[in-house]
Amino acid sequence: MATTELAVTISDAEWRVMRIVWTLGQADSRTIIDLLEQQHDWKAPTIKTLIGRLVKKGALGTTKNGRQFIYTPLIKEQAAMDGALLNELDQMCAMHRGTSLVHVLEQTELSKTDVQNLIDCLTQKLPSAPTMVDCDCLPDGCEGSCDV
Amino acid sequence: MATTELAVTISDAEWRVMRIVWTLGQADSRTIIDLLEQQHDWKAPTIKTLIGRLVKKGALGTTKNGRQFIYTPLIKEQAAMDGALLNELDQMCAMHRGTSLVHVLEQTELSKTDVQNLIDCLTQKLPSAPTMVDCDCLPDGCEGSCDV
DNA sequence: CAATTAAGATTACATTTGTAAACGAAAGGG
DNA sequence: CCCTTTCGTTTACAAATGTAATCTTAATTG
Repeated sequence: MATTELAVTISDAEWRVMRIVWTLGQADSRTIIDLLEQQHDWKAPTIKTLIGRLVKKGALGTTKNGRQFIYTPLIKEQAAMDGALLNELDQMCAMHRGTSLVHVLEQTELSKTDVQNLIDCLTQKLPSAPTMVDCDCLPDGCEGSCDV
Repeated sequence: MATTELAVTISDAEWRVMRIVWTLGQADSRTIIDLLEQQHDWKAPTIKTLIGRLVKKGALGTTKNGRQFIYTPLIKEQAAMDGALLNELDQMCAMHRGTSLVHVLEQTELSKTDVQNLIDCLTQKLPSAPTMVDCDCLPDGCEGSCDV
């Protein structure tokens, strides 16, 4: 792996904009603004600001189309999702990640295919899974007696 | 459910402090500062600020112990973890959450017990799982042709 | 062609966050 | 009892974020 991916950070509000563009594949500002004004009570200038920031961040690319722009995603939705979740998980105690994932799965609606894929993935991990994952909250490692 | 939980928001840096207190069960500022100065190159005042903010936010409670304080977690670690992950997931396209979770599980070290719990949870969900989960990125719902 | 509209750019401003210095009071050492 | 260390509090300040008004310019319309 040579490419040092700078991993664009997308804020919550910006995420809304990206979802529109990801879903449509591409969109001009009018479309983005119309759709988002429906979903939130954001004013048009707010949405313009978000679009502008996303372009500056390199999350959206632009193609001139007459007087306006067509925006396209420069980062993949799935990659952004994976990255955001892994980032979040990474900052949490390693020992408790598993339990948290159980809770997350319990509360997330998943298709049969997803569930099956998850089971397959886990079944494959099972043999090589360690007996326990240590807490990594303290410089040395804690004694597993974390108060949860 | 009557209690309207305001769901304290913990920032990344604050999360580090909470992990120390969660792991130790309780701690005075000296302990927190010593441990965090080892893990990061934060100055003591920085850590004091974070502690102060967490107390103000209601994430840490204080008990006077002579001239200093003993800090205790007022929110549960597991609940905070679950909440943070679910929040993150919630802002993403419902249709792609499953795939993302597969990726997350693949890249997360899990104990045998965790893996087994996850499999059990999923096995239980399988029968009632819908054939597909629709995209919820557009006001109406997209046509599933999202460009991932 | 003038007036209005719409698109993108510039500016604005409060809040949160990361990061830290400075300060005031209390406690302990000598 | 004074000096120093240590706590907790106050203040500081830049960057990111949420939220939006204003401005400039080009295009549309009568």
